[in-house]
This record gives sequence, C-alpha cells and structure tokens, in this order.
Amino acid sequence: MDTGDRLLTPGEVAALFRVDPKTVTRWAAAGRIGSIRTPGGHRRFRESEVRALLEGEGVLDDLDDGADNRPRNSGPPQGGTHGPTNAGLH
Amino acid sequence: MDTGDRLLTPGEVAALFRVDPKTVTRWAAAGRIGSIRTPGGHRRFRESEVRALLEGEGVLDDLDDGADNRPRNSGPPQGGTHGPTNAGLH
DNA sequence: TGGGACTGGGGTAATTAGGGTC
DNA sequence: CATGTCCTAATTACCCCAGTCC
Repeated sequence: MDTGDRLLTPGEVAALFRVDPKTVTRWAAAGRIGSIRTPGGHRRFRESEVRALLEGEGVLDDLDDGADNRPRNSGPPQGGTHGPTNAGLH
Repeated sequence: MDTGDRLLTPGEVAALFRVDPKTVTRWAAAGRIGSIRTPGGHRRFRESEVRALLEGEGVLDDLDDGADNRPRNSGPPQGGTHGPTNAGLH
C-alpha cells in the first residue's frame, strides 16, 4: 500500500498540526521529523510520517484503576481497537 | 464540511470553557478529552470534540435560560458524534 | 523572463507544560 | 475531587530579510 510517497510542504504540515510553518521547520532541524531537502534548500515532509505523528499520539492510556466510573459508551464507532482515531481529515 | 476538524490550542479551549488553560491540560491529562501532542510536547484539541462537550450533544439538556448553566456532566464525554473523538475510554 | 507565493534563518515575545500548594 | 495560582523550563508564534519554487 502506499505508505505515502506524497511530499508535503511545511505549510501543509503546519496546517495539519495547527502550528506555524516555522515550527515545522524547527522540528526538522531538531531531527524530530524526517525531512527531504530540495536542491534549493527547502524542506519536504512525507505525508506518511506526518500522519503517523498525528495519529501516533493515540496513547490510549488506560490506567486501569478499577475504581473508575467511566460509563462505557454502548456504541463503539469503529471496530478498530487502536486504529486511527480520526476517520479522515480533509 | 467543517465538522470541526480544526485543532485548537489550550488557550482557545480554555477561553471556550471559561476556565484556565491549566484546567484544560488537566482534562487532557485525565483522559477526559482527546488530545493531540505536537512533537514539541504541546497539546492540540479537536474543535469537534470541544464543541461536542460544549453543546452537550443534545443529551440531558433542558431549557435553562439561566445564565448559569455549568454542565457538571463529567461522565458522558462522547457519544459517537461524528466520530473523531473516541480515545481512551475504559 | 517575469512574477507571485512560499520557505529559510535569526531574534524576541507569548503561550504551554510540569510540579507544588491552597 | 476539581479548580485557580505560584514558580521555572521548554516550545511556539510573529517580526525582519533574502532566496527558492512554480
């Protein structure tokens, strides 16, 4: 499957994360995200990596204290247990 | 269709709920609200989820023209609205 | 070739995260 | 138990300019 050969521009990634394009550049400079440089020096990011970061936060942290009283919703939307939290963005 | 896939900053959510940004962070830390972390560690919230929490999704909501209508419903977070908000729930 | 729009780098202010306490 | 406020450290946002991409 296409893991995402699509390259996104800093502006695209910034819009996805709701941050400033400069911030995305800083992530690349910090090595937090893979970046492909163009001959001119501009950066390009892989959509697969960006999406992994967006959904990768799915910590699903469930400290099963047992005493919790969180009523489980009787309607699991997606069968995916720990699948993508988002059904699909634009 | 802007169901609200936009991401909001803690300050935005705090302003919407009229609470302190710190409180919003606690909600995210408690798992009561979905949160997306940026590579830098900052949190971003989905407007769809925030809006669902604000409107109450039309459940257990009565006509209360009183100015003070603080939803103390800390239980039913998301009833599977449009979907994106179904993170850790146990 | 010319142009518009975006990007990169540096620097500074604002916001956020985390812990501790009331 | 939940919320607001205190602190410090880290991250992010907006300013400038020049260069690059399409």
